[in-house]
Amino acid sequence: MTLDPILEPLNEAQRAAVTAPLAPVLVLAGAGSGKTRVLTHRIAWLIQAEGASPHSVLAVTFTNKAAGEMRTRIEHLLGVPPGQLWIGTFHGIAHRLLRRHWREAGLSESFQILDSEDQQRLIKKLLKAQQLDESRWVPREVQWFINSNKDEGRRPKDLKAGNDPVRAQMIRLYGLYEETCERNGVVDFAELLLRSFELLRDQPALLQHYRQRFRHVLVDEFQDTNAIQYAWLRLIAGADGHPYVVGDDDQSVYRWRGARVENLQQFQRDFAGAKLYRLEQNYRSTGTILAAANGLIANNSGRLGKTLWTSGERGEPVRLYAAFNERDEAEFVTQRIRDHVARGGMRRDIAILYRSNAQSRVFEEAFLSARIPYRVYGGLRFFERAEIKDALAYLRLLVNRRDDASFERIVNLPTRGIGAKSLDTLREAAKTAGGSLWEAAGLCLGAGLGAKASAALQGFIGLIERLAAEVAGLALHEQVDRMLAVTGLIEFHRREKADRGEARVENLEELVSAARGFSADGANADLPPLEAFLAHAALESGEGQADAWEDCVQMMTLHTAKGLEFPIVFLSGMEDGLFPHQRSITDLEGLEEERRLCYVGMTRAMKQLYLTYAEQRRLHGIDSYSQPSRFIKETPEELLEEIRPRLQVMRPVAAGRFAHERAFARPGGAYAPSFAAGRLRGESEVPGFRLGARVRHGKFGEGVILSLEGSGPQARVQVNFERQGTKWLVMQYANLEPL
DNA sequence: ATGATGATATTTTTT
DNA sequence: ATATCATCAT
Repeated sequence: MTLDPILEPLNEAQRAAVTAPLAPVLVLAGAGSGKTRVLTHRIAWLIQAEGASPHSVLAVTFTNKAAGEMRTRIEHLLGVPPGQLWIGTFHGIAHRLLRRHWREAGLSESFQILDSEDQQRLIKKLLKAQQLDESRWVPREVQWFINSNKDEGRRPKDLKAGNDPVRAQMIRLYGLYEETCERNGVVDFAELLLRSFELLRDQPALLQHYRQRFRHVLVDEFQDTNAIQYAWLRLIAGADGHPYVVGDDDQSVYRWRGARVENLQQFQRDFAGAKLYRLEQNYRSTGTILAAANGLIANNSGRLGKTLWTSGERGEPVRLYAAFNERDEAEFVTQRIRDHVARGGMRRDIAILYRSNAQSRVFEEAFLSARIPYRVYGGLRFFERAEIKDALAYLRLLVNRRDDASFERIVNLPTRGIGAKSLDTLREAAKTAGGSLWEAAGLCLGAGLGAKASAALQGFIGLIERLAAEVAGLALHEQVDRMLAVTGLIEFHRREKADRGEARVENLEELVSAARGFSADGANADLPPLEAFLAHAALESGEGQADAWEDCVQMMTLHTAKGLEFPIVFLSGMEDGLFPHQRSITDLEGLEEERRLCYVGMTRAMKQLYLTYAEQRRLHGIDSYSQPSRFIKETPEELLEEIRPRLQVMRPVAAGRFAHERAFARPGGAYAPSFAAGRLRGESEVPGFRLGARVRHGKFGEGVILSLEGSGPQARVQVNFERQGTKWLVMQYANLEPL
């Protein structure tokens, strides 16, 4: 057997990493250095050169997309589908283990998976039942408390409140939440991981079995692992195992959701003799783009260290555009897209990247009026749509009557006269009986409920029972189809307001198609089709839904862009406060993560990279000025080329060659807008005070007016004071003196 | 049960 | 500016 197809396409560093001896291995793979290639070729090499059985390989990723891509590429390399090879997401693999060993894991056989929305609903219910004020006990925060503790491997019993009553309450809620999940037979995402960790930890025989089986464990995007994922890896690999992990500390951008870059260093400590390989040759970007990215990321501290290089050409300079405002910014991008398309370029080669989703709107408006097709990534996915989740709730109730969350979701949808007070009675009965709502419903039928409510509830129970009977034995898609018809969901949405309702009916029909096309993959193969489908719906939110492959400009957040590449990239909104984001600017860790995000953004570009910012931006309805992003200043100047606005209205304020230099040159961070304030729309009419005007305040000293809101004495001004920073003041009380 | 009203927040996202 | 959400009135 020849190894040529496996080793021949690799460069030296890649080949070294792929053929590394069977010891713990850490591959530091820079952006565009062939990370996935190394991972897939390593697996092929293990099988073909080391004689490893596919049965002994476990490859873990973070997203379904990455897992799918890896599977395809391995198939391609080996020429056969490696059936017994386990490739999946952390959650997918954990789920697979829990399904196999539900009894040992202390779960019910038909346990269902809660997505984060389900989880939040459940928490809200819990808070209400506890009669806690939602403004004091914010569901989101409770959810965060529970999830981050699970992510760190902590159960309620592991937590100490100390003298903190708030914390004590949180711990109590965490415990109550766990009990509720237990009763309802549901498991949230974090629970999948923690539970499967505990399963292996507490069942030595099982652990032994899987350790022996999975001699080769590989992890993708290792810098994104959280504590429990890493603990799980250590457990399954064993102290003297040889896990193979690939990651890039410079692309760690998920600290805020529990990822621990430190795991990279920790890995080297925990696995003695771990070999480190660096992949630094980049096959994606021009030399200039790489130099810009390298220059930027060099500002971070505590890096493992890595410098990307290319044998390709230097390419064009990084272009910088200083827009007047966000509409001008969008106009500029629009014009560049037009030029590109006019020269025969494809729209799909262009990506607009931004820090936060709200920024897409202005671009969308501009593209709409310029008739440029675009596609916005992110937002609601198929299985997250309300009407789909309603339908799934019915299906889940068929599978597991104890699923209270699903019960509550659809008991009165379409409306069948089971209102809030009937539900209260049910909840009360369920609580005293210590059972599910479904059981309580049976008890309440005669006693506790009025005749009318009883009849309605009887109708619902009958509906579910009839449906269950009717649907048993049907093909999956027919089950879904019958459910939609019998429950009246389709009819319900047909009668909605035309536009909304129509889309929902279409989505429900799409759900039937999804069911028709569904075949359980390895992980779910042993489950009944409906249960496999439900697990699939929960774990795969449905990104890969077939979309018309029209030639579109691609729009997405920087986070979403990670792992992708585009010939032309626009990094928009390069302003301090927006990017880096205001909320990350204060602490070093946060700022460095933003910088990595910028690094990720820059390294998405293959040929051309544009940085754009707006001097004035309307955000949340108010206009404000901001400084150009510090990341612009951190990019080596000789790589940048500023594009002058079409209208030469810039007033030379300082001698700087670039607009942003001018801005930085001003003391106190304040600067005068370099254009006539009168040109601006929406300027407030406060006599004597204009945007950019200098003012003096009795207490705060001198500053520059950044924005004006309203008029008359109630008007408010935002002033950037040289000593005190930016403040909002009410004209009536501020006693500002124009200078 | 549906729609109007007002309060509130508003970084990033996968599973 | 705008979206979401709870509350209240119809």
